Amino acid sequence: MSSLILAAALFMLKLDPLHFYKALADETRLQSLLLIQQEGELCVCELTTALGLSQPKISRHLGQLRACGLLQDRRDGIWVHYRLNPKLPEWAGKVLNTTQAANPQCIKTAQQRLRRMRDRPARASVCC
Amino acid sequence: MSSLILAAALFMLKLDPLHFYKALADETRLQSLLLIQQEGELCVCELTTALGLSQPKISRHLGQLRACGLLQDRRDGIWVHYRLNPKLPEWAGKVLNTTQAANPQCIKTAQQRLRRMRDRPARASVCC
DNA sequence: TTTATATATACGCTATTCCATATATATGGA
DNA sequence: TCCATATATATGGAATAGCGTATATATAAA
Repeated sequence: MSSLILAAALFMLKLDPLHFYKALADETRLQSLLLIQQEGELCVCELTTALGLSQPKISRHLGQLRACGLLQDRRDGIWVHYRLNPKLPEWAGKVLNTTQAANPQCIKTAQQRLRRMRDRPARASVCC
Repeated sequence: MSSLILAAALFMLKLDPLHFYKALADETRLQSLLLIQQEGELCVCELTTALGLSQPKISRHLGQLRACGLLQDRRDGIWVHYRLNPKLPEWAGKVLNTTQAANPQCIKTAQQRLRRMRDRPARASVCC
């Protein structure tokens, strides 16, 4: 039983470096990924506010990131929350971490906007 | 104090993550970078053979990588050798290393072709 | 100088990517 | 049911990127 769960949890996403870097090669997607990585989980409206971009634009790029396996989505009522796919290969997560650690300015403004944002959807239910 | 900042500016390439990942988001460029990273230095004809691509195609992509600061070139007679820019930020080198370590299959075939290649330009002079 | 080899670039075309706008879908509340 | 909010998608056009071919440039040797 626990070995099955362990096996499922350890099953990794097959991720070709080329497609991974194509996913990172767009400002909207790169900032979204770094921001989601830092915040743990964000919904479309939070990213729209944080990055100052239109809702369809954000949604389209998040859809791409989900399609290639980098993100996972979770619907909670009217909100759809995105987080990093837990099956993301270790090397890919390492690349994101390294990038963010050395380039905090990439999402600095977005993080500030996020903190100032009002009426953010509650996310406490995730923990329970 | 300011001299330290100046020194850092002189020895470190300013590299925006977005442009870095755009450079990696092409199969020819990604393989060239990983191969050059592994081999230390390669000339255009070696990359042409190793990757099985046309000379203008290789040359064009190497030119882009040099233009954005990822590669450095060195002419030795009729050959032009490319290597990673020593001023490459640490995080970028780390990303390349992580990628290659976890995905050796990316350049496996190219490395084999390289080892079988005849009449490769001598590179001993570099060391002396 | 002529020839040969290695590399770089220019040109025209194709393919891909990104976007704004409009619209569709999903959910929850009145 | 109707309405409001959040999100997703479809469409057509604009911008970008990549390619093959041909040609230009650089170097070395005959």
